[in-house]
Amino acid sequence: MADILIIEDDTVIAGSLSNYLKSEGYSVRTAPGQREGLRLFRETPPDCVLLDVSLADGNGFSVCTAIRSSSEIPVIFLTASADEACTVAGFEVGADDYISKPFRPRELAARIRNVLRRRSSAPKILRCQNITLDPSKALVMKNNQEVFLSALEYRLLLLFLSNPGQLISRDRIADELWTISGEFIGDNTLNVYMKRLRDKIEDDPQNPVIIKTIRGLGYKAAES
Amino acid sequence: MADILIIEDDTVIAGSLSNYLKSEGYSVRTAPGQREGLRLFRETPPDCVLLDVSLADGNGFSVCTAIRSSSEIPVIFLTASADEACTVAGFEVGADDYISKPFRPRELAARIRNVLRRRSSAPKILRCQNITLDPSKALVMKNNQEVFLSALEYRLLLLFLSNPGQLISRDRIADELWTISGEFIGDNTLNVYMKRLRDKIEDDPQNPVIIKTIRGLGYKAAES
DNA sequence: CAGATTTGTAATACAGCTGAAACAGAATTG
DNA sequence: CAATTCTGTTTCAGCTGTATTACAAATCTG
Repeated sequence: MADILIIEDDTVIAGSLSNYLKSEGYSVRTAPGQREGLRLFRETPPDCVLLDVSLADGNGFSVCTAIRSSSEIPVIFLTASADEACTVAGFEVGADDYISKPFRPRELAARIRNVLRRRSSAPKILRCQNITLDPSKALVMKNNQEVFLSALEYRLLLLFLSNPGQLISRDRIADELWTISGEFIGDNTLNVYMKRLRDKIEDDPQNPVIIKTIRGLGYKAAES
Repeated sequence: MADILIIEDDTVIAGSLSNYLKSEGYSVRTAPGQREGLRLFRETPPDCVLLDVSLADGNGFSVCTAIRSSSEIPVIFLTASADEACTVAGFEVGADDYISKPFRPRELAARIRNVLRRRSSAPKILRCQNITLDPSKALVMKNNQEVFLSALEYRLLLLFLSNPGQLISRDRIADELWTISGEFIGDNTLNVYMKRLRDKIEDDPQNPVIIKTIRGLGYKAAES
């Protein structure tokens, strides 16, 4: 999941923050001061920075300015007091949000999700041989040429490409595709759909490469 | 300067807020409840909404959800207490920020500047084929000729143009357009609206190009 | 309040998807 | 190698999902 950089000189706070965020599934790095913080930032830009206003080797505003000079990565200020001047100054140097100690963990998590949501739009595209499937667009391409699948054919292909190299039993397929409506279907129906799908995505449907039959066990999509 | 809509049922607070923000150079409108607030919002979308959590005719969260269904205009929640549950719930429905009473004026102003800065970086006009939609003006043009859409048609188009190339399921559309009031609508109603919209924006409504049907999955707007 | 517009529902039409039947072929079994 | 089981292939009737039209109720506007 997202990578968060904490720049905070109080090691107790940094540690507890780090633990909490790791428990939420984030990967976390910490730095005790601006020098180290900026070094880590440049080494591998994180997805979000939590920045203490008062650092031992300088204040957080200059760090934020430095980050903003090269990046739009979200910065959330941490401060000991709800001091208004700090808040304003923080926003002036381009902070994305501001939260004062002591932190309410769920609020912090919510604010992090919030700033990350604004930036995140990473489309994951499934690939297998010369086939690609973009779930967010329901778009299937074969050799960069769009392939038009029916809804069931699409869901069938999606099931396989989501589990590359995995054996998938006929029962499992039937469940995933048809249990939606609770109904059960004839036994050969699945064969028919396999053929329909293969006719559209395989170069040689008689000798399938993308989805192979494992007789007696099920089917298996090729890896990558 | 920027236009701010305050939705707040306490007229004293609304009045003082309004005065202060006007003195800062903003143009301000106020609404005492969600119904009037959403009407003003749709009438002329503001640049930012200040939204009281507890309104006489319902809570602010549903208003925020309603706003988010058709717009990315920043929403800042106002609350009497620094209650954490409120804060989290506010962010969950897509709030941009959160501030508790009593307000420190400069902080409020800074937060408003902050959310405005985030959005103003992109003067966004949505385009798709020969259609353009300017959210800030609620203006839709086809071949540089204004097209007059009803509120629902507009929100429907906005939903699609905000997600070009993306598959949008019928369920999602129903949620985004009609869950505002929690009511559920008949199944064909959406079909009817798709037709009405297509009749107004497509050159050949029978063979739609802007918004295509993906049978069994949903609809999809063309990219760019 | 009258007229116009918008909104939701019902009725109908229809393309093409869906599921099953029937048959063919291939792999496995004894 | 025959019998059996599993999978592939073709075909087609019926149905589902979407489009279309028409209309009543609700809402807006002057």
